[in-house]
Amino acid sequence: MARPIDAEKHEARRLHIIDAALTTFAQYGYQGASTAAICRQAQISSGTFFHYFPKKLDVLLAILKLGVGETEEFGQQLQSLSDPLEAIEKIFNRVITDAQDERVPGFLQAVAGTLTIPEVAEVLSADDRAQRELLATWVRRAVQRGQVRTDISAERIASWLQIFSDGFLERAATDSDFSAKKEAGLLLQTVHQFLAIDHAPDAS
Amino acid sequence: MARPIDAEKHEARRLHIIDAALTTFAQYGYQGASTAAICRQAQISSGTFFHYFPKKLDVLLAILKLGVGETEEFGQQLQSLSDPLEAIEKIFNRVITDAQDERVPGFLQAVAGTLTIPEVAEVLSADDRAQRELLATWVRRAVQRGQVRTDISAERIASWLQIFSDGFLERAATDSDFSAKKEAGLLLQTVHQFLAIDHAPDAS
Amino acid sequence: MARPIDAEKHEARRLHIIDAALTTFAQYGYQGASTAAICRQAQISSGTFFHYFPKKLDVLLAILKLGVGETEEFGQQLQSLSDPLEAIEKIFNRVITDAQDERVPGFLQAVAGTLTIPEVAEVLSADDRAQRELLATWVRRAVQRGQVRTDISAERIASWLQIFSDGFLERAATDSDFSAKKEAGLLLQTVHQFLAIDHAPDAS
Amino acid sequence: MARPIDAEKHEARRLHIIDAALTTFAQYGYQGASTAAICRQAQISSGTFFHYFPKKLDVLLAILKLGVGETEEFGQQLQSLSDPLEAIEKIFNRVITDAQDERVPGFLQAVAGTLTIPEVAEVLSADDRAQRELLATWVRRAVQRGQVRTDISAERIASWLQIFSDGFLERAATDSDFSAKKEAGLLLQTVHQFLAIDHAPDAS
DNA sequence: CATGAATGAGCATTCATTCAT
DNA sequence: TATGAATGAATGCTCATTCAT
Repeated sequence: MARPIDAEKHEARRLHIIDAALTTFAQYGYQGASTAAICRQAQISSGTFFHYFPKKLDVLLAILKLGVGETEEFGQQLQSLSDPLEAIEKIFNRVITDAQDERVPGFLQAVAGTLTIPEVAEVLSADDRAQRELLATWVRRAVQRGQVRTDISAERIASWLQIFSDGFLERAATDSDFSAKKEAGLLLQTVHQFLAIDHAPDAS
Repeated sequence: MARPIDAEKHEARRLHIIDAALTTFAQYGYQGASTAAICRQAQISSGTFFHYFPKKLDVLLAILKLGVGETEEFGQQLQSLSDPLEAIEKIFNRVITDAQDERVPGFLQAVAGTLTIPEVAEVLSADDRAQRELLATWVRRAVQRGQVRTDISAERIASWLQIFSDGFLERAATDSDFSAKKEAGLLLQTVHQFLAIDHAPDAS
Repeated sequence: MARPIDAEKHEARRLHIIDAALTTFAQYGYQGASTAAICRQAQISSGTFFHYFPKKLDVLLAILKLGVGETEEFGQQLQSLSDPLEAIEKIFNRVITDAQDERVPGFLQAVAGTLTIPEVAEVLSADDRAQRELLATWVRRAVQRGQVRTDISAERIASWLQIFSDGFLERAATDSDFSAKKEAGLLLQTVHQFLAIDHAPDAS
Repeated sequence: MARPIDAEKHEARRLHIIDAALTTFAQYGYQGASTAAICRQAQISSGTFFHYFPKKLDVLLAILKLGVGETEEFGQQLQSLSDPLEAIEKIFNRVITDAQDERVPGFLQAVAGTLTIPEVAEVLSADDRAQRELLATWVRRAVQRGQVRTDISAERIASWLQIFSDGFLERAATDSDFSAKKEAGLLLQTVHQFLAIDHAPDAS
């Protein structure tokens, strides 16, 4: 049976459209990107587009879910590590890599404009929670090992690590003079310092 | 002629529309907010709307410029201060206040979706630069007084302070469990720590 | 205030669009008539069309409701009559007039194709019921006067009168050789005969 | 070669699709029934559908022609009868049976919406003429036997018999309270009365 | 012969913007 | 100056039909 090949073809084309959509969204924003523009980018007809994604929103959700999947997979890969601080550093290295990618910042901004759509908000908040939980898991392990501060909860720490990564990504997207590569070291250093044990006990 | 009064009326109505637009943008995003919805919110006719703002984009730009103006004014007010660290703290207190405002997060996300529009990008990057310059100015003064680290340039420090404030605002917008009020102290503490003099000299 | 004039203008234009839609539906059927074709017929822009009728279906419903209203009004006018048989004859004279109208048959066929739309089905079945009730009312009065048969209920008689009128209209629509004018007399005669008292008592 | 078997298979499948189409048209109307819906109903692929019927319209025409064929065959069967009135009664019994069938009313309405299509109009008017001619033939024979009225021509009588049958079918389709079974007797009675000899000679 | 992915013309509908009153 | 009816370009989406496998 040639079914496996067909299914592969289908998936390949699906990913091709997703890729074109990602590019187009990054360039024009979600609403600003017409389905016609995506089709042009993907070199397909409108019929084909809607054959794969019945609604325009569906491509956006597919992209987001792909991201969620990647994050999950990445989280799995980390499980083999023994040193919590190493895991956290790997997580931030991933942030640094993303910040250097051409399309990521543009896409993130495009997505920001769609948070009023319930389905998008749902997926993104789930993703946000998952990322925080991933961080919190490793922070908790680090706490057990006495590697990090204990004056605030692991969950709060995770939240703050998100502040650093989000802020870093946003800066990379906003300020063309900001070099994610050059600032990478300072990001890791800031994270380490935030995690460090010797914090004054008066942080409310 | 009662011109002064007319001008006042005109300005008042203009601000009224801007306010309605801000609310509507925060709720539906820029593209998602139809001019009709803004008119409804402002209780005016479409004719009136376009009398004050020939293009829909013009209201958005007006809002942004208003923000720029406020930032400038705020910067002026700080000039009377003598302690640079106090000025920086005041700047972050403003961030904390913004983060607690209902409409700010929604509007910021709405704006993020419009960065592909050149005019918006221009205004926002100008604003971004102005804010960074404001921070850099006070950091430089703090440097002169020997109050802050000198291993990295004042400009880089300013950039990083923006990372903290942007990340903080974004977290407040994204995570409904995140309390800007409760985390305020930690923000100031993190800023102080980042500014502190005793940093390892190996930050590239 | 020029308001009354405005309202009049509005209503006039509304009717103008309804008229154009009726013509277009009669010619191409409901689904076959594009909104563009209706706009062309009405000499208006698509924007104007949707300003008056948010959905294409709304014009169709408006036409149908207009018909219902006319039927009601017609029923009111009959109330002044004293002779039930005269009223019934007037009702059938109206059928005969409709059957001779150019657009009625075409529109009726167009409508037939839309009965799968719940809203249309609802309006039409309400209209059908109203017409039957109108007939039944007069038949009942005729029964009280001993003018018509009593072997079957007034309601059944009304149903059968509808069979005659529907069949007559359909024939006029279907067969171009059928002259509603020439057959008018035979319709009234058939109706009278159906109503006549001397019917065999074995009609189940 | 197994050609005969293949041809049979082909015809069987053709009829299977026709049946599915009839069901789907009756449910959604002609335009409302997508070819995809017909394929689903018939459990075939779109490719197969268009292999048998190059155009969607072709299935509709096939159904109609099938109906015409059945009518012709039915007409042939009647030829063996000797009593014209019996033949006419058989014709109306067929109408009564149709009126009780689930799908007939729905399909008739579906068809009504397609009369603007020339090819459909042609087939249907041919069918209509054939049915009238069938009736007229038997009426003429009845006239020769002195069984029916002669004040109006056999052709006019046939037309009126169509009015009764069409009206009856339409009522069955329109009014869910109308029982074709219960009203069957009254239909035959009405027909007989219409055919009866003792009509006033003034019917123009 | 059977399949279903691909196509693209066509359609209903939205919405920023204009302009007569 | 304020209004809101009118405009029409632009868009998301449907669906009959084709054709390579």
